[in-house]
Amino acid sequence: MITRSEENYLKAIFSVHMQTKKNVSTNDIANLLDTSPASVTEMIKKLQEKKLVIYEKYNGVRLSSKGEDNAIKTIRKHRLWETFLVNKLDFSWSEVHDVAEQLEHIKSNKLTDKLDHFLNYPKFDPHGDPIPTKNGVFNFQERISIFEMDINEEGIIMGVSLDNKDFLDHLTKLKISIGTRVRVLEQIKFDQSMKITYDSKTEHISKEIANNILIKVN
Amino acid sequence: MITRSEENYLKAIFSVHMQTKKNVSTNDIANLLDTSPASVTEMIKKLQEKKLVIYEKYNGVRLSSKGEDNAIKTIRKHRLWETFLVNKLDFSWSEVHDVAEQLEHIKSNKLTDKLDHFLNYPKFDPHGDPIPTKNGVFNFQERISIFEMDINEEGIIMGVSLDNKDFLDHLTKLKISIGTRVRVLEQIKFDQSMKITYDSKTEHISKEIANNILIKVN
DNA sequence: ATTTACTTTTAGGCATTCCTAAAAAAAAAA
DNA sequence: TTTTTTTTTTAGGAATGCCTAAAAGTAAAT
Repeated sequence: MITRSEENYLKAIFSVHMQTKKNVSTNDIANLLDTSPASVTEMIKKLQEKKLVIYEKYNGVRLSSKGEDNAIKTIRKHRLWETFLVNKLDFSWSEVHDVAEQLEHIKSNKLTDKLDHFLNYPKFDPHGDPIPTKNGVFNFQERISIFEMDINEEGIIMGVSLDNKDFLDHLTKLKISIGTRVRVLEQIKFDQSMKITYDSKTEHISKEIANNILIKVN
Repeated sequence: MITRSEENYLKAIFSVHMQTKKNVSTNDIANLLDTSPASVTEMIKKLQEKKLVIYEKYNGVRLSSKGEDNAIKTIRKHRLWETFLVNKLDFSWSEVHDVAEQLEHIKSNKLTDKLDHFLNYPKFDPHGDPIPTKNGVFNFQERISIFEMDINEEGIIMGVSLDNKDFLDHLTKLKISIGTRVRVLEQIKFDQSMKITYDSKTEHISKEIANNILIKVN
């Protein structure tokens, strides 16, 4: 039996490894999970005994195949629940995170698969992140941030890279959502903010905003 | 913050009190929750400190108003989730219990209320038990078991009084479900089993079965 | 190359929730 | 009413998952 806490550690390790492609450091995990490094070391040892991670003192951890399977399952559940909350229960995308953090730990393969079916096997969640299939396969879609786009380049918004309520609420106010077609008009040299156009209107967005909105590449 | 374990104790106390209408004994709770009486005493003390129960040594517990509110909320969530699992995800009524036991502890009033709305404010769950409203009001429906019916009396099945997989699976096999109209043909004196008719067929059911199927009274 | 800074681990504690065994109290039986 | 049985509580302990402070190890800077 894998506990809720263990699942959170596995998810954190998976997520950091995804970005860095290196062994994950104790500190990184502690920061992400908002715990002390000491607690992380302790938990890593427990995960190692359960063969969920590969670990060498002072050298970071990585997930074993078993640990990765579990992390992907948790991510699958999280994203399916987020999809359910937004598509069926009419939550806004800024509200779903905390509830999905709880729902992702419900233990029932049958539930997960029936939910998947009920939602019509969605490939992406409300933030544009891929939902792994039952077999752990991700549908990756190459994406870049608006910040990286060239002047006059056009793209369709496919997701965000920050799951923060204030950020998402701001996007909602701007009526920016997944599927919106945007074009970059101008980049202001002074603060690197950007002028963009979408839905026949023009808006000015900061570097931070531009950095966290992702568009499809191809 | 009320923990998951505390919620289970409150629910257990509520449920025993419902049947006995007396202060609930340490042993009853221990049996229901499958823990030791010692653990129960310990937990009751904690619940008392939190003003969730009223307790006097060697004299059983009862819920405070705060504790009852919480128990009812948990029951509401449990029954809403069971309804969701059966009506939306196509679970059978014998499969939902364990999953609903997990889902009932998800903390989010918004989620509960949106789920309620999504399910169209159901008054009864798949086992025929009333779902309390947001304000804690139950829609009781007076029911008696088939065992208590007279010969030739007719009734509509409204629920069951046993949430056991084997029992429910058996009912499914007999094609007995909520809404089925039954009539009692005969009661066999020897073993108190009963001959009943429904959906233009005749079946023979044991005393135990008859005891746990409930029909509407009026 | 040695000092300084940072990261990681160890050591020792604390809260939660469970346990068993033994003591105390209450209820039932003789 | 006294004895026996049952129930409840207390005492002491274990696993989980967190903490702080101190020690050990690694990396960076002088």
